[in-house]
Amino acid sequence: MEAKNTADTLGSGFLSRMALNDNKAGMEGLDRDKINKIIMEASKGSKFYENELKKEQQVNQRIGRMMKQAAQITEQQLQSAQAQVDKLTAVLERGRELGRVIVHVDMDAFYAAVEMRDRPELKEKPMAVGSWSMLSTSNYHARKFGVRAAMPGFIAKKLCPNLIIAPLNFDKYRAVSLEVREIFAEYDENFLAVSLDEAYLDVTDHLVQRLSWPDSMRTHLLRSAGDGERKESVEQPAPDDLSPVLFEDSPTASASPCDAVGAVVFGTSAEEAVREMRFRIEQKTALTASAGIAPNMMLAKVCSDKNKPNGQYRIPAERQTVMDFIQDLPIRKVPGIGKVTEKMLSSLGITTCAELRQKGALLSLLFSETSWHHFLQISLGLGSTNVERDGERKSMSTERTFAEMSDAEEQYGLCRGLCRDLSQELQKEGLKGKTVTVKLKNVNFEVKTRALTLSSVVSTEEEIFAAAKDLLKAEIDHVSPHPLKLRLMGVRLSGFVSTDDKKPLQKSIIGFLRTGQSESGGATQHISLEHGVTNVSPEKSSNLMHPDALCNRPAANLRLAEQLSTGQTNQEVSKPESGPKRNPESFFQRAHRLRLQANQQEFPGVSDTGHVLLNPVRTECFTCPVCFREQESMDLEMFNRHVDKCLSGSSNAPEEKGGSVDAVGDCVEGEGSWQVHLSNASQDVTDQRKGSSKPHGASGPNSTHPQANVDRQPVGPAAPSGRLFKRTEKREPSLCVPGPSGSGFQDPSRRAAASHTIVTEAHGCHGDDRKSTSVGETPAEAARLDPRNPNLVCPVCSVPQDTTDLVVFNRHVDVCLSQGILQELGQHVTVSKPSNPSCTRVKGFSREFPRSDSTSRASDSRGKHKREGSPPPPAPHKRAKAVGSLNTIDKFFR
DNA sequence: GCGGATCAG
DNA sequence: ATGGCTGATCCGC
Repeated sequence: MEAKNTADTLGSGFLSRMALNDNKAGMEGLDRDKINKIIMEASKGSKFYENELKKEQQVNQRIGRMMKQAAQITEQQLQSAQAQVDKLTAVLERGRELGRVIVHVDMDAFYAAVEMRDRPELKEKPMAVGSWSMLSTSNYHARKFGVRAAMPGFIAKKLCPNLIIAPLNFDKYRAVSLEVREIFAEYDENFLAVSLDEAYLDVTDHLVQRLSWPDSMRTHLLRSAGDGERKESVEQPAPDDLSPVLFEDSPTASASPCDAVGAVVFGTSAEEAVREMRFRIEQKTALTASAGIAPNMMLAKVCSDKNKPNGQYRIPAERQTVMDFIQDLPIRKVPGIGKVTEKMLSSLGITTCAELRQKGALLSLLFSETSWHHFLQISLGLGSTNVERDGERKSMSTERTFAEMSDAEEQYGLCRGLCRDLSQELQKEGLKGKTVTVKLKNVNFEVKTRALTLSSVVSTEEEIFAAAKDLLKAEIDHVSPHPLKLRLMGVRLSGFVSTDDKKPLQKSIIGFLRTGQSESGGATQHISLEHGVTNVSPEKSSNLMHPDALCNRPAANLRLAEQLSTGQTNQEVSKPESGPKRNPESFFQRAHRLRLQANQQEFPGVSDTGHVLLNPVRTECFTCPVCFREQESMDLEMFNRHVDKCLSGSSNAPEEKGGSVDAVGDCVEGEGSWQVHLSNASQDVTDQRKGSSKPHGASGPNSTHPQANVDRQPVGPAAPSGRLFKRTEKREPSLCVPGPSGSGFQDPSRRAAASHTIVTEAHGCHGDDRKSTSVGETPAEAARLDPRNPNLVCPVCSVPQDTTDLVVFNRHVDVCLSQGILQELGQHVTVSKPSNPSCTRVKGFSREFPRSDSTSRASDSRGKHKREGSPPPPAPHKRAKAVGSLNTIDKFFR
């Protein structure tokens, strides 16, 4: 295929990755060439720039390979690919969901706006928030000069010598964010906060209720003029210096009748509701927000950008309107498509969504399945309608940049400090993980990561450092006698047990106590799964415990291909609620329903005012399902920790396992429990060799790999064979550095033995390793629940049950539990709204940069409108695009 | 499981 | 004075 390389659209010879990114709002109509020239002059010659250059060349080579591949595609291949694309298109089209009203709200230049609000002298001046080395955001004055987020302050100063750089005040932003979120909650109590200044809401239900509201409930007071003092209450202060960035089309202006007294009445439409929301935000915080209203998250996000700042845009829920909107939309505007993906697609002649659609067949031949599926969905204007946070966290890390550091001892010291920090944060969340990763960036900005997976979970400073130190040592040894010249070091822990065998129970308890929704498998299944199914690995059994499995859902990763082959449509799988009921109402569902009903009774005014009150200070009261003691004034994390303790038995019997302690200590200290780690000697050599900045070889093995169709569907001729040739593995199990004691195990068999010791020990704790892992119940608990034990004792009423039939027994427990729950309901009605957005966690060293804020519903289980068969989490093309943490693509397409 | 890369905020 | 931090995911080994 021809697909001319449309060169770079960013301008002559500029690094596309360095040049000004005018994607952001406020960048229209400025002198790009001049700005780029300044940026280049300030950058040229720097180590950073050299590295960017190198990276860009790698991207270019990648594009080169892709183009070469494209050139070999035959007409026939293209045709059959087109057929495939058409088929999938039809399926996706059938599953198109237009019934939800999704809103994306984005505060305008958030940090900068807050600073301007609080320091009026900054209002009319170009300013940015951040530091000399990095800016977080800038105000609109500064943007005219090309000053933008993620730009170092010293460069910005060259663009705009008068720029004022204000330091970050995270505490303040968090506080403001909280105020805003209180408003969000009134439109969707389960809103999804993606960062301090951004959120998604599903306002469908709100809009229905809103229809029956009297005007009075849609009326909001304008702040009266007067004292400059800003109050938290909705009324008072001055309208004129209200907002640091007061734009003409502020919600007030376009709102319906605005009587002279200072009250504004809003209508019942989606637009009016959102205008009202923005109005209230501005009244409350003196800051403006922009919003997008659309049938799905992807579109809503794009829309919120459309009339920014201080504007909103809606795409009506009609297929044709959506398609019209999408046509000319530059793909770069789509969340998840970054500069690399943009460049790759651009080289195929694709810059708009219409072109993306048009070249679907080609893309299906050039990109991975997940990638082209993702592209196809974008081009159809599809996205997730499920405003829901992803599951639990998968990793935690801390890293720090510093002045060049070459001294090994100093590096070890720093490493330990990082481990200490990380450990503290881990313990705050009660997390333990198995994989320790060290990240190093040398003074040339080259980044390396080295990981080690242990056989048991760790969380303490010493444990983590034991692994990190050796990873670091391996790198130091590698370049010796030269020193490692570092500018950044980081430590990450992943492989949390939470997702494996510890959390499932926790999760079901949380879900149960909170909403009960996704845990629809019910108590019965719960018990039988945990104790009846013995022949599964911990991993499998944990999968079973996953809500997806319990609900009998095809899970989020149902592949489109399967749908294709079964002819199943999204519609069918995505709305289990509307179809025939798969399961009778489970215990959890029932409990949830009852709780909701109780809720209504206790607060009959709720739906009348439409105001869901946030009670951040409410003390929640849970009953531990293990010890049955009521746990008061704890938050959920604490509660979970308590339950964990109870489950592990350590609550009443502090660990005194005798020998096991020694064994564990030994393994961790002496790395005996580590898996044998392969260090890629050859690769490292390649890395080091690049001293002679030869661009070509730098791309490594990739360039030697005819990586043609390896990961694609069997389309091309090369498909089945996979790689054409295979490098002989030169990797040696470099038996790592000795442990701290200097007596590291060198003998693999001994490692294995040690490792095994751990495992059996762990299992041995529970007497029966078949069921020990996923539940971790106390021996007493295990005995009680063991189906082979004729004397089943109800864990609720403690009365022995005269049956060995688990079904019968479970039914009894259900009854007992629901009685308990009903009593609970009488006392603590609102367990279901536990998330307190205020408890943002702060970690690491000095925090100067925007961080995703994982609070709001990190553990907020939310089951409404589950879409079951939606396409898999979309994905980037081969090693190209990817997804942001909190703003991951799959949110848009699940 | 590892390591490099991309993306988001 | 001089180019960040956190988390997630994908791809190819």
